[in-house]
Amino acid sequence: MGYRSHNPAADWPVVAMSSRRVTSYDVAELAGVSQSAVSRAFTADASVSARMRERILTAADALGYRPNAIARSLGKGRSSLLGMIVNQHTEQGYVNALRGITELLRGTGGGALLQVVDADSLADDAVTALLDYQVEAIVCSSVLSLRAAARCADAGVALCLVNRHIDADTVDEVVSDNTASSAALARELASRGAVKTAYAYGPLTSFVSRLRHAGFAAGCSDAGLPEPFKVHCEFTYRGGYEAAIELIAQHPDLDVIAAATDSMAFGVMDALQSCCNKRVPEDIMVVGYDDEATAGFASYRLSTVRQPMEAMLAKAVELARERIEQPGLAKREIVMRGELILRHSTGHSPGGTPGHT
Amino acid sequence: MGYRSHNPAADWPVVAMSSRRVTSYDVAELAGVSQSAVSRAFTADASVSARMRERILTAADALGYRPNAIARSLGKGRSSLLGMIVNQHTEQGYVNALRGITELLRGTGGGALLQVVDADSLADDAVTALLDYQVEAIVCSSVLSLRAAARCADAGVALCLVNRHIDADTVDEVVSDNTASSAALARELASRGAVKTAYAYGPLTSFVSRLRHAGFAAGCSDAGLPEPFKVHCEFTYRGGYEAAIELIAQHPDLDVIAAATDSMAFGVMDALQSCCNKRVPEDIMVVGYDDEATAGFASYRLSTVRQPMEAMLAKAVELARERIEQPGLAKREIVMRGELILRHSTGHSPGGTPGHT
DNA sequence: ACACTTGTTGCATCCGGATGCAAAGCCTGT
DNA sequence: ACAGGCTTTGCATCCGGATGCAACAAGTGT
Repeated sequence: MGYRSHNPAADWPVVAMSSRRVTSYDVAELAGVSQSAVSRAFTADASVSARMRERILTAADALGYRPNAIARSLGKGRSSLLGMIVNQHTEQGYVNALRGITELLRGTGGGALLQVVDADSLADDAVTALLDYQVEAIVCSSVLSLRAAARCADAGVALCLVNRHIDADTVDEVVSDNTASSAALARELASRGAVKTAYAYGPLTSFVSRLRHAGFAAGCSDAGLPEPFKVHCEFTYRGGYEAAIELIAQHPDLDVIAAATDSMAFGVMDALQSCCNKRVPEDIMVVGYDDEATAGFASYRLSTVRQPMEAMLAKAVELARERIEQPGLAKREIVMRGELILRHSTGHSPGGTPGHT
Repeated sequence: MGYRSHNPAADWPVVAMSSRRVTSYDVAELAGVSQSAVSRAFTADASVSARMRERILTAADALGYRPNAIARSLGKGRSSLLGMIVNQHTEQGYVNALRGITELLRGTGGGALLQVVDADSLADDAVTALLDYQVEAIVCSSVLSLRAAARCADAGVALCLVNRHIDADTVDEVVSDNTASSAALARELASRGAVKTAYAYGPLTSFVSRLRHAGFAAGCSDAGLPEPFKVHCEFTYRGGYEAAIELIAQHPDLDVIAAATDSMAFGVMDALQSCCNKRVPEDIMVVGYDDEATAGFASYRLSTVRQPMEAMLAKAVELARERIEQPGLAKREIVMRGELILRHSTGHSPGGTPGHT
């Protein structure tokens, strides 16, 4: 029967081995109070006198007691667990951002139940797994079916998407200002003299690609430039590499290739240099989106847009929490301002040791 | 009181809104059986006839019932939750590997509770948070105190480190063969004519750096090369960049700079090219370790070592599970074979489109 | 000093399944 | 048809805290 050994003394040689977990009853006994008092001592704003709480806490850590979060969840009917669904091929920035989130949750005695799914296959199974654990909310950066969203709503579980979209009014969304930032990039390029531009769009189905492309096109139009040529390709280095070759073959005199993500932009830059005999930024400029770590490396110095990932995730958690309190809330779509990072790939001055900004 | 609304009809306008979660009792009633039967129908190898199970399952999904994993955990005394502690600045490969793990756990009705901690600050708080949720095991790729390890052991929670080390015999460890692979790199470099080598070691305290450096030095010695010069620096692009400048200033005629991680190696390469006027690989060769995505990009084509991350994590989970069954097990230190990836930075032929291998 | 409000504490019960045990059902052999 | 053995099912209870309610203590006003 697992860790609770059959024969009390047989298979664990020496040492007092606490054998049974310490429960609130043990603490209650030691402190000479009732179990409910112990429970209250560990609950934030419960009705306990300071004296009693102190006495209990003393007894508790004499025994090394910590409340069992599972039991607590059962009793409360809520788990203080946050479900998190992330895409396999998500940017590195995501993981860094998760540090902030898990720390935040840890502070409030909660945790994050993680599900990593492969690039945009439906995350429905992940949702099911999370609902089984009675998570209070789900933050998701993957594509989801309407059915899955409905199941969350039914279960009273708040759902918030990050950089994704779904036509369901029970689901909040947080996105970076993909459109505005991309437009700003386009205008910046125009101000540097660009005229003929092309856009390496990701897969047709990608939500962020659509926004970013639309923004870029709008920016071009603002600046009086012709509409950018568009090419679809995979969301990868490889995709960018091949897209660049194709684009240059068709339009040898392009001034700019913009890519929907940094990874694609790296592929574009490398293809331009090693296959197309073009120098960046002298012959052609390149921009990306995401500001991955590699974008700051001296070999690329890629101009791009940095999304406030940590703030976006924190906002998602906040929205989810609000929705837990008020399930009737109307859908909210929060747009968070990104930051243009202008580097050498658009002819901006290097400034300082690379790898920093 | 949260989602279970006070007044049954007031604040939720239309729709049947299941209001109360469906429990095994509801299913039992509909199917005309006892609650225990329902419980058994949802337990893998329980004593239920096929007919009854089917009848129950039918009733269950008529109601949209799914067992409450929290309640189940409480009853069983085990949560089927895996704790996972990862470092903030971990390689991207890690996240990809997590996909496999979360999928695996999902299959067995479990989940992964995630804690992301900042680079190697003690992960003790994370351990506490995980223990509160009665995780069955913890897989950790961060530094841990002996006290934390002891607390896991006391709680009967299996602990397994990945690419880290701790002097505790209740803790299993999985590492890639850092030493052997680094030695192989050194020999490969020697066979390419290298003689004067240098090693960019990470922080003094880093476990993997120690192994990798030791292996590299051993490889040099095997091949009859002098001992590599050693320099300490941060575990970052920046660290590698500065280390390279320093090394070249002191030893302008180096044949090789090896770095403990790919990120550092990227910094090294860029510094060599943009500050030291050295060509890679003609004037000097560079190797890294980890095979991050960027290593395959045309601008770097870095020779490196690929760790079988997914397999390592899977192994860690396996070890942990074994230890759950037999808490008395002796410490195990599993070394998993890595793969040398030889690219242009050591003068190997490019071959194929970049960004692939 | 007394009626009353506010603040503490314990008791009993609940959360939603899991499970030991005994009762009941079924099959086999004779 | 009946004893013996195995399987299926239900009952009661447990897991470890949370919480409504009543009892009780302390503090207030007159």
